[in-house]
Amino acid sequence: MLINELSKKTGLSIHTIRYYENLGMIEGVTNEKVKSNNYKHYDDNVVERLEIIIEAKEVGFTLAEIKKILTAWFESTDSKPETLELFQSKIKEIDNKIKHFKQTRKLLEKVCEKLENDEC
Amino acid sequence: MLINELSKKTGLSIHTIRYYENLGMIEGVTNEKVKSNNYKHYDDNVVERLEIIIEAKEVGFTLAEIKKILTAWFESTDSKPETLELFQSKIKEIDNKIKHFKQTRKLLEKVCEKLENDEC
DNA sequence: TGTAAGTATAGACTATGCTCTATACTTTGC
DNA sequence: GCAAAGTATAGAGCATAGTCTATACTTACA
Repeated sequence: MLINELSKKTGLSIHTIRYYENLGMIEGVTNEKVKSNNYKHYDDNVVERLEIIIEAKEVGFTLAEIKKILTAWFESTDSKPETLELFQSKIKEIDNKIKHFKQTRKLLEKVCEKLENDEC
Repeated sequence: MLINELSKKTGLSIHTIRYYENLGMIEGVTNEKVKSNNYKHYDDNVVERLEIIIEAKEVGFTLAEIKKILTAWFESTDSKPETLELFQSKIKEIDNKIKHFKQTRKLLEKVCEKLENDEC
Protein backbone atom coordinates (compact mmCIF):
# COMPACT_ATOMS: atom_id res chain seq x y z
CA MET A 1 0.00 0.00 0.00
CA LEU A 2 1.04 3.59 -0.47
CA ILE A 3 1.39 6.15 2.30
CA ASN A 4 -2.16 7.42 1.97
CA GLU A 5 -3.65 4.02 2.68
CA LEU A 6 -1.15 3.42 5.48
CA SER A 7 -2.20 6.70 7.02
CA LYS A 8 -5.86 5.73 6.89
CA LYS A 9 -5.22 2.27 8.30
CA THR A 10 -3.25 3.50 11.28
CA GLY A 11 -4.89 6.85 11.90
CA LEU A 12 -1.50 8.55 11.80
CA SER A 13 -0.97 11.54 9.55
CA ILE A 14 1.18 11.20 6.48
CA HIS A 15 3.55 13.74 8.02
CA THR A 16 3.91 11.71 11.18
CA ILE A 17 4.50 8.49 9.25
CA ARG A 18 7.24 10.17 7.23
CA TYR A 19 8.69 11.52 10.44
CA TYR A 20 8.88 7.99 11.85
CA GLU A 21 10.37 6.74 8.60
CA ASN A 22 13.06 9.42 8.78
CA LEU A 23 13.86 8.21 12.27
CA GLY A 24 14.28 4.71 10.86
CA MET A 25 11.37 3.24 12.81
CA ILE A 26 9.61 1.94 9.72
CA GLU A 27 10.66 1.47 6.14
CA GLY A 28 8.81 1.54 2.87
CA VAL A 29 10.28 0.07 -0.31
CA THR A 30 10.30 1.60 -3.74
CA ASN A 31 9.35 -0.79 -6.50
CA GLU A 32 12.50 -1.40 -8.48
CA LYS A 33 10.56 -2.25 -11.61
CA VAL A 34 8.80 1.07 -11.70
CA LYS A 35 11.35 3.65 -12.67
CA SER A 36 9.10 6.59 -13.32
CA ASN A 37 8.63 7.30 -9.63
CA ASN A 38 10.04 6.44 -6.26
CA TYR A 39 6.76 5.97 -4.45
CA LYS A 40 7.24 3.89 -1.36
CA HIS A 41 5.19 0.80 -0.67
CA TYR A 42 4.37 -0.34 2.83
CA ASP A 43 3.29 -3.86 3.79
CA ASP A 44 1.30 -5.21 6.73
CA ASN A 45 4.44 -5.52 8.79
CA VAL A 46 4.69 -1.73 8.74
CA VAL A 47 1.10 -1.48 9.97
CA GLU A 48 2.03 -3.78 12.82
CA ARG A 49 5.10 -1.71 13.62
CA LEU A 50 3.08 1.49 13.66
CA GLU A 51 0.52 -0.10 15.96
CA ILE A 52 3.29 -1.04 18.35
CA ILE A 53 4.61 2.52 18.16
CA ILE A 54 1.16 3.91 19.00
CA GLU A 55 0.75 1.47 21.87
CA ALA A 56 4.21 2.09 23.32
CA LYS A 57 3.89 5.85 23.00
CA GLU A 58 0.69 5.60 25.00
CA VAL A 59 2.67 4.32 27.96
CA GLY A 60 5.24 7.06 27.73
CA PHE A 61 8.16 5.45 25.93
CA THR A 62 10.19 7.82 23.81
CA LEU A 63 10.52 7.19 20.09
CA ALA A 64 14.17 6.27 20.65
CA GLU A 65 13.14 3.61 23.14
CA ILE A 66 10.39 2.32 20.89
CA LYS A 67 12.85 2.01 18.05
CA LYS A 68 14.88 -0.36 20.21
CA ILE A 69 11.78 -2.38 21.06
CA LEU A 70 11.00 -2.74 17.36
CA THR A 71 14.53 -3.77 16.52
CA ALA A 72 14.56 -6.39 19.25
CA TRP A 73 11.18 -7.69 18.20
CA PHE A 74 11.57 -7.77 14.44
CA GLU A 75 15.26 -7.73 13.67
CA SER A 76 16.83 -9.41 16.67
CA THR A 77 19.54 -11.25 14.79
CA ASP A 78 21.84 -9.84 17.41
CA SER A 79 20.41 -11.02 20.71
CA LYS A 80 22.74 -9.11 22.95
CA PRO A 81 22.36 -9.58 26.69
CA GLU A 82 22.32 -5.78 27.01
CA THR A 83 19.15 -5.64 24.98
CA LEU A 84 17.53 -8.23 27.21
CA GLU A 85 18.55 -6.27 30.27
CA LEU A 86 17.17 -3.11 28.72
CA PHE A 87 13.75 -4.63 28.30
CA GLN A 88 13.74 -6.26 31.68
CA SER A 89 14.42 -2.88 33.20
CA LYS A 90 11.64 -1.43 31.04
CA ILE A 91 9.23 -3.97 32.49
CA LYS A 92 10.22 -2.89 35.97
CA GLU A 93 9.67 0.70 34.87
CA ILE A 94 6.17 -0.21 33.75
CA ASP A 95 5.38 -1.90 37.03
CA ASN A 96 6.58 1.21 38.78
CA LYS A 97 4.44 3.39 36.58
CA ILE A 98 1.37 1.28 37.24
CA LYS A 99 2.00 1.90 40.94
CA HIS A 100 2.13 5.64 40.27
CA PHE A 101 -1.02 5.39 38.23
CA LYS A 102 -2.92 3.77 41.01
CA GLN A 103 -1.70 6.43 43.44
CA THR A 104 -2.72 9.24 41.14
CA ARG A 105 -6.05 7.55 40.53
CA LYS A 106 -6.66 7.61 44.27
CA LEU A 107 -5.71 11.27 44.41
CA LEU A 108 -8.11 12.08 41.60
CA GLU A 109 -10.87 10.15 43.30
CA LYS A 110 -10.32 12.16 46.45
CA VAL A 111 -10.44 15.35 44.38
CA CYS A 112 -13.75 14.19 42.92
CA GLU A 113 -15.17 13.36 46.33
CA LYS A 114 -14.12 16.76 47.57
CA LEU A 115 -15.77 18.47 44.63
CA GLU A 116 -18.92 16.42 45.10
CA ASN A 117 -19.16 17.27 48.79
CA ASP A 118 -18.51 20.96 48.28
CA GLU A 119 -21.41 21.01 45.91
CA CYS A 120 -23.96 19.99 48.54
CA MET B 1 11.86 28.21 53.45
CA LEU B 2 13.70 29.79 50.56
CA ILE B 3 13.99 28.32 47.10
CA ASN B 4 17.24 26.51 47.81
CA GLU B 5 15.73 24.50 50.64
CA LEU B 6 12.60 23.85 48.60
CA SER B 7 14.77 22.54 45.81
CA LYS B 8 16.56 20.18 48.17
CA LYS B 9 13.33 18.97 49.77
CA THR B 10 11.66 18.14 46.49
CA GLY B 11 14.62 17.16 44.36
CA LEU B 12 13.57 19.64 41.70
CA SER B 13 16.07 22.15 40.40
CA ILE B 14 15.70 25.81 41.29
CA HIS B 15 15.18 26.51 37.59
CA THR B 16 12.34 24.05 37.36
CA ILE B 17 10.67 25.38 40.49
CA ARG B 18 10.80 28.91 39.09
CA TYR B 19 9.42 27.60 35.84
CA TYR B 20 6.46 26.08 37.69
CA GLU B 21 6.01 29.29 39.64
CA ASN B 22 5.91 31.28 36.39
CA LEU B 23 3.18 28.95 35.18
CA GLY B 24 1.23 29.73 38.33
CA MET B 25 1.38 26.20 39.68
CA ILE B 26 2.94 27.21 42.97
CA GLU B 27 3.42 30.51 44.70
CA GLY B 28 5.99 31.85 47.11
CA VAL B 29 5.38 34.95 49.17
CA THR B 30 7.74 37.82 49.77
CA ASN B 31 7.95 38.95 53.36
CA GLU B 32 6.30 42.36 53.46
CA LYS B 33 8.29 43.36 56.52
CA VAL B 34 11.60 42.83 54.82
CA LYS B 35 12.02 45.59 52.31
CA SER B 36 15.64 45.13 51.41
CA ASN B 37 14.91 42.12 49.20
CA ASN B 38 12.05 40.32 47.52
CA TYR B 39 13.15 36.78 48.33
CA LYS B 40 10.24 34.43 48.14
CA HIS B 41 9.28 32.13 50.98
CA TYR B 42 7.65 28.77 50.41
CA ASP B 43 5.70 26.82 53.00
CA ASP B 44 4.92 23.11 53.37
CA ASN B 45 1.86 23.49 51.20
CA VAL B 46 4.17 24.27 48.31
CA VAL B 47 6.16 21.10 49.02
CA GLU B 48 2.91 19.15 48.90
CA ARG B 49 1.93 20.81 45.62
CA LEU B 50 5.29 20.01 44.08
CA GLU B 51 4.99 16.40 45.19
CA ILE B 52 1.63 16.19 43.49
CA ILE B 53 3.14 17.72 40.36
CA ILE B 54 5.92 15.14 40.36
CA GLU B 55 3.46 12.30 40.87
CA ALA B 56 1.03 13.49 38.21
CA LYS B 57 3.79 14.13 35.70
CA GLU B 58 4.89 10.56 36.22
CA VAL B 59 1.57 9.34 34.85
CA GLY B 60 1.74 11.59 31.83
CA PHE B 61 -0.44 14.53 32.72
CA THR B 62 0.64 17.81 31.16
CA LEU B 63 1.52 20.74 33.38
CA ALA B 64 -1.66 22.47 32.23
CA GLU B 65 -3.72 19.52 33.41
CA ILE B 66 -1.85 19.28 36.66
CA LYS B 67 -2.50 22.95 37.30
CA LYS B 68 -6.21 22.21 37.11
CA ILE B 69 -5.85 19.29 39.50
CA LEU B 70 -4.07 21.54 42.00
CA THR B 71 -6.69 24.25 41.69
CA ALA B 72 -9.50 21.76 42.26
CA TRP B 73 -7.71 20.23 45.19
CA PHE B 74 -6.50 23.31 47.01
CA GLU B 75 -8.57 26.24 45.80
CA SER B 76 -11.89 24.68 44.95
CA THR B 77 -14.06 27.50 46.18
CA ASP B 78 -15.76 27.18 42.83
CA SER B 79 -16.90 23.59 42.66
CA LYS B 80 -18.13 23.66 39.13
CA PRO B 81 -19.70 20.50 37.74
CA GLU B 82 -17.41 20.85 34.72
CA THR B 83 -14.40 20.44 36.97
CA LEU B 84 -15.88 17.31 38.46
CA GLU B 85 -16.54 15.94 35.01
CA LEU B 86 -13.00 16.78 34.00
CA PHE B 87 -11.57 14.69 36.78
CA GLN B 88 -13.97 11.85 36.28
CA SER B 89 -12.86 11.70 32.68
CA LYS B 90 -9.24 11.81 33.85
CA ILE B 91 -9.89 8.76 36.02
CA LYS B 92 -11.26 6.94 32.99
CA GLU B 93 -8.16 8.02 31.10
CA ILE B 94 -6.00 6.49 33.79
CA ASP B 95 -7.93 3.22 33.71
CA ASN B 96 -7.44 3.21 29.99
CA LYS B 97 -3.75 3.86 30.37
CA ILE B 98 -3.37 1.04 32.87
CA LYS B 99 -4.90 -1.23 30.23
CA HIS B 100 -2.32 -0.02 27.69
CA PHE B 101 0.43 -0.52 30.22
CA LYS B 102 -0.53 -4.10 30.82
CA GLN B 103 -0.64 -4.71 27.07
CA THR B 104 2.76 -3.19 26.55
CA ARG B 105 4.10 -5.11 29.50
CA LYS B 106 2.98 -8.31 27.80
CA LEU B 107 4.64 -7.21 24.56
CA LEU B 108 7.89 -6.52 26.38
CA GLU B 109 7.73 -9.87 28.10
CA LYS B 110 7.35 -11.55 24.74
CA VAL B 111 10.30 -9.56 23.44
CA CYS B 112 12.33 -10.74 26.41
CA GLU B 113 11.32 -14.36 25.88
CA LYS B 114 12.26 -14.07 22.24
CA LEU B 115 15.65 -12.63 23.13
CA GLU B 116 16.22 -15.33 25.73
CA ASN B 117 15.37 -18.12 23.31
CA ASP B 118 17.49 -16.71 20.50
CA GLU B 119 20.42 -16.76 22.84
CA CYS B 120 20.32 -20.54 23.27
C1' DT C 1 -4.83 16.63 -22.52
C1' DG C 2 -4.91 19.17 -18.70
C1' DT C 3 -5.87 19.51 -14.07
C1' DA C 4 -6.62 17.74 -9.59
C1' DA C 5 -4.80 14.63 -6.40
C1' DG C 6 -0.99 11.94 -4.69
C1' DT C 7 3.94 11.44 -3.54
C1' DA C 8 8.87 12.80 -2.09
C1' DT C 9 12.26 15.76 0.02
C1' DA C 10 13.98 19.43 2.57
C1' DG C 11 13.51 22.61 5.70
C1' DA C 12 10.87 25.94 8.58
C1' DC C 13 7.83 26.34 12.42
C1' DT C 14 5.36 25.04 16.77
C1' DA C 15 4.35 23.36 21.57
C1' DT C 16 5.89 21.45 25.78
C1' DG C 17 8.97 21.22 29.37
C1' DC C 18 12.67 22.25 30.78
C1' DT C 19 17.73 24.25 31.30
C1' DC C 20 21.06 27.71 31.09
C1' DT C 21 22.98 32.45 30.88
C1' DA C 22 23.30 37.23 31.90
C1' DT C 23 22.55 40.80 34.89
C1' DA C 24 21.75 42.83 39.12
C1' DC C 25 20.87 42.92 43.73
C1' DT C 26 21.27 40.82 48.72
C1' DT C 27 23.02 38.18 52.32
C1' DT C 28 26.49 35.55 54.79
C1' DG C 29 30.81 34.59 56.77
C1' DC C 30 35.65 35.25 57.45
C1' DG D 1 34.44 45.28 54.30
C1' DC D 2 34.81 42.17 50.72
C1' DA D 3 34.35 37.91 48.29
C1' DA D 4 31.41 33.97 47.80
C1' DA D 5 27.02 32.30 47.72
C1' DG D 6 22.12 33.01 47.27
C1' DT D 7 18.11 35.20 45.02
C1' DA D 8 15.18 37.46 41.19
C1' DT D 9 14.04 38.44 36.44
C1' DA D 10 14.27 38.15 31.66
C1' DG D 11 15.32 35.91 27.94
C1' DA D 12 18.02 32.56 25.09
C1' DG D 13 18.76 27.75 23.98
C1' DC D 14 17.63 22.85 23.69
C1' DA D 15 15.33 18.15 23.10
C1' DT D 16 11.34 15.76 21.74
C1' DA D 17 7.68 15.05 18.78
C1' DG D 18 5.46 16.51 15.73
C1' DT D 19 3.18 19.79 11.94
C1' DC D 20 3.29 22.56 7.99
C1' DT D 21 5.07 24.71 3.70
C1' DA D 22 7.42 24.91 -0.59
C1' DT D 23 8.91 22.74 -4.49
C1' DA D 24 8.91 19.37 -7.82
C1' DC D 25 7.56 15.40 -9.87
C1' DT D 26 3.93 11.59 -11.02
C1' DT D 27 -0.43 9.58 -11.62
C1' DA D 28 -5.36 9.29 -12.38
C1' DC D 29 -9.34 10.54 -14.62
C1' DA D 30 -12.94 13.40 -16.87
